Amino acid sequence: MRAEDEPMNRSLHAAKSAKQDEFYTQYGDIQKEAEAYLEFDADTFRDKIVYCNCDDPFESNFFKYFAANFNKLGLKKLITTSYDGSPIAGQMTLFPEYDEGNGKRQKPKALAVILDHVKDEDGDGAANVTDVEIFLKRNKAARRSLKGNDRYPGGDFRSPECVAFLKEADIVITNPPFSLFREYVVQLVEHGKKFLIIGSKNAITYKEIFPLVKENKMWVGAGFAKGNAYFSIPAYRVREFANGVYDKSTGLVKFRNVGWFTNLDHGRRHEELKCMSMADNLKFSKHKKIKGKREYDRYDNYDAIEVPYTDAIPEDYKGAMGVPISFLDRHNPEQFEILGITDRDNNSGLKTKEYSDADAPNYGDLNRRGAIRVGSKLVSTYARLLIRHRRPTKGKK
DNA sequence: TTTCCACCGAGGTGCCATGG
DNA sequence: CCATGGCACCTCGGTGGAAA
Repeated sequence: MRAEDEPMNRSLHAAKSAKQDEFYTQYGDIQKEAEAYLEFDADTFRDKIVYCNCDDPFESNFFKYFAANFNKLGLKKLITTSYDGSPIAGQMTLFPEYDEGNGKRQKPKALAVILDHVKDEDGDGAANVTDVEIFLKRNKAARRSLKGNDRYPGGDFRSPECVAFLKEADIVITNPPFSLFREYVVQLVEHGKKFLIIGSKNAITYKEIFPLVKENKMWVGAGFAKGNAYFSIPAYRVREFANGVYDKSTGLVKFRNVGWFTNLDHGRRHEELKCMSMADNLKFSKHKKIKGKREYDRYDNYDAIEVPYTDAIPEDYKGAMGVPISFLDRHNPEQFEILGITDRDNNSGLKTKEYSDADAPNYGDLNRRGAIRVGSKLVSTYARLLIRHRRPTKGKK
């Protein structure tokens, strides 16, 4: 392969095949997300059994956050399960049986850690993480090794032991392996659980995931700051990343289009999204793709207009509009209805035609997505959500 | 006041693995 | 063999502060 032919997504495929799904969520990101729900409902976690699986309690900030805030949140129980055998690299000393006493630690076995209370163990007047540490040292019953079965190793979310924990839980909170995201969500939905998990924003387009979003059974959370997510990786996992993705000084890997998915309610999804009128958009839009045009593009194969930026959504259009999937970051279900997606999903009733090779050589791509006529050519857009105002202000069309 | 440039926000893909 | 699914990333345009 010539250098200039090097596909831009080389590293993407490399990551896919390597299946290195080991990225640790930062404490501050977990805290910030949890607080978005508490702000909306201070009792979001009260009397609840919170289960953090697919996790590593030796490193996990999920465990640290919910253990440290156990009483403040009013938790009933905190369960954490870990996979078998990742080397210990961090500073946690909560599990003394793995501490060899000389600063080195043994390789841990898959483990469940169960906390049903956090109280002042050392008599210093406060109940905090130090007390959790003491409690775990004193109570071996709070830790249970996980054996798995013939099919799944100990700690795997599909193993019988972990499914039993899942059944007991009220809310599942974690950063699951992205490569198993579909399967993971299907399991949560099957068991009817509340959840708060991290995933790729592209998951919105997955055929298992999109129907949940459309039916308002799952939505995006409060999100990471500035649309970027930074996860840490253990030193032994450091590898080649694209330029600017990995920061050696902080040990953080930067991702775009990663977000929280949840079925817990929060305030932002009840905020009105400010829209402009169709005329204003055309007049003032800062967006090159729209500026200078007399009208919004209309898809050649969907009964909808193309709105390439969330900012450019008109308030006075009554029909279906195609918007980027990042629209969900600002979606208010009382304001908008999600009708479908232009990604091989043909259930919206808005698709008006199927192309054949007689129409264009790239008819497969055109049929997959919304197509726009540019001069004599048909061009496909990226996956668009097809939405409609529940109460358009004027109602043209 | 104009130019520059570093940073940041957010919309976007061609290709390969898979399975009927 | 060909139709289909989906990718823990990339690229580029916009912006705002610094420099001149």
